[in-house]
Amino acid sequence: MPELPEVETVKMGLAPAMAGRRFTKVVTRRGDLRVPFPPHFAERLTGRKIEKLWRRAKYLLAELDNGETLVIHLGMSGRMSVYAEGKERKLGQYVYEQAPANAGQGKHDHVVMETDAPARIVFTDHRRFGLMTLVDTDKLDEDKLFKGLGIEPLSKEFDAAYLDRVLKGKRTPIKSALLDQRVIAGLGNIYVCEALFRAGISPKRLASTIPGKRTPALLRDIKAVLADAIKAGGSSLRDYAGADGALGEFQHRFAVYGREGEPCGRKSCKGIVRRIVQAGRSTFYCPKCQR
DNA sequence: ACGAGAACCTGTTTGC
DNA sequence: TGCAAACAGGTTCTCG
Repeated sequence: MPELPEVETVKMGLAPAMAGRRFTKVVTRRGDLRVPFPPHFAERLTGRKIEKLWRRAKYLLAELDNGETLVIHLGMSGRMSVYAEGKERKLGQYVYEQAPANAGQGKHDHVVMETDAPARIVFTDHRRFGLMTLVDTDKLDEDKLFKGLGIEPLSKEFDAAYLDRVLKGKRTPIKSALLDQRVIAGLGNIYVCEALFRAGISPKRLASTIPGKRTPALLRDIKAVLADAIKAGGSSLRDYAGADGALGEFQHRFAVYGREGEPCGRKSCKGIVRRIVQAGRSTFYCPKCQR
């Protein structure tokens, strides 16, 4: 479900309820997610203060005051809901609704966490591709979830030289290369399609044919589409919403994603958006202006 | 070693 | 209307 901009949006929505706060109560309701809960998960969280809330790739990370970091991945369908305890409350820039009596009681509500904000945070994931676990903070980089991850696309280290280098030897289509988290960490199906459209590059083109002249445009458009999406609060498809329940707006600005059969939006281009399948995932593109 | 495809799981939409 | 197939924002394993 969520790609980098959505995870970034969720992080912002969680911050007032989590950053600098302490877990007062944690209840786990079912543990058979992609990664099972670690032993004594709820007990290890309870009473801990969250020193820092941050994001790496599509992972949310809450660094605790005991040397452990809570790691959260939302998979395809994961969602975090934040409620105020007691009555509706404004925390930071967000207004959180009062927690309904049944908040956290749903069939797919897997973890309910309370903090001294005071707030109740519910992790819901009906497909269970997501995960929540604990990792030693000083061993994060060596953990198998993180050690293979590529560069952060919004960092200044992600530049034309890096992009040239990682694409050079790749025999796979550029679409698949950009989806590979070992190359760039955080891009997903939506934003790869949108970035390739902006850059005028065919998703079918082999990655190794990009380095050189076309790299600067692709680099610029990857960064731009992510920045635009974050500014819009991410994309809300199906059930995705920010942590305060607000819907992102970027889905209204998709140029190609989910628009099969519609006219290409680029002015003076008469192309029709096509859908193809690459590596088992839908790709949307304009065959006329993406070459 | 690398890349394509399947598998993981549930819910919703689409097509006959 | 009803049922089955297709599809969904991700990651990881297997196989060639």
